[in-house]
Amino acid sequence: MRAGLGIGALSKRTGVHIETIRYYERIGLIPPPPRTAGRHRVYDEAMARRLAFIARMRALGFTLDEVRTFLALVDGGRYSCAQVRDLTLAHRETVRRKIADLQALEAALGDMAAACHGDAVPDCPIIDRLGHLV
Amino acid sequence: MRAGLGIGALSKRTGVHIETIRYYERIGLIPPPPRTAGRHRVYDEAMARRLAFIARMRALGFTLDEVRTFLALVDGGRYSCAQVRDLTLAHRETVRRKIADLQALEAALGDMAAACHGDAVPDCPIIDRLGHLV
DNA sequence: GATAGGATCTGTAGGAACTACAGGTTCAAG
DNA sequence: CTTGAACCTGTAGTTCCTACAGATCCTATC
Repeated sequence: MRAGLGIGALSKRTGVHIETIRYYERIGLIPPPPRTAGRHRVYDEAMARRLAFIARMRALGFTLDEVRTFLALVDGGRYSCAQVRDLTLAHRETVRRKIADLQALEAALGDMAAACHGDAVPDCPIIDRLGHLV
Repeated sequence: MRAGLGIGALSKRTGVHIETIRYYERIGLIPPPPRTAGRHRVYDEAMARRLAFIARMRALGFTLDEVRTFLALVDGGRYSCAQVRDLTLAHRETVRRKIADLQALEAALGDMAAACHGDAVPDCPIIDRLGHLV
């Protein structure tokens, strides 16, 4: 494995399991990479970054279909400029809502940790902060 | 269905599918509610809020096991004060990382939308911003 | 070159987290 | 009472991984 990364190295670099990488290739989320004569996959740094991006987006709660739309933005050639603008603004709203929720959660956790300096466990306000209804 | 919510109403209130609510009950994430004589589930407002919280945490990328630990904080009586403190601080770090990633994504999307005012679709920097390796 | 052990292959099966459906019962409005 | 919507239980299917088996490839060491 000379001039690139094998799948195991890629897995370590990105935190994505080997089987998951192969799954992503199978469902078309990442392109099939070049192979050695022995059929081993060879990945480059750009692919490592792409995969790290995918992993992050998943950890942030975006579905694979949502990740696909983000990747389509990156890959280009698919949307007009107006569509890109609409798409990014819509996604941005989703992102802002997630940020707001996480900030509420962080504040609640911080409050709770700060209140926890004696023997009495304080009430945890996270449902008050994040259990509001639609 | 008089003095509470049926499962359909709860589903509408929280955005969680009926089958998902029943699934959550089956796996012990939410307690079984009281029933009518006809076996219909009856939920109260506290349960609606709990479920909305769960839905939000899932949308933010937390696994059900992570949600369980949060709920254990809420339900109390399970951890000492020191454990609560350790747990909330550890969770808070996770939350902060998610916030940072989302803020990077939001900024990238905002930049892209702002750059998209002509015919030429700009390059999308989201992988540059979120594809950094571990 | 031979060997050994780790890395990787393909394909299949299973787990987690839902999601849908079927056949039946309950509920509430007219 | 009737009707149609809401709900029940149980089973099966989908999505997104995750694990495993049997085989091949790769690389380091002798």
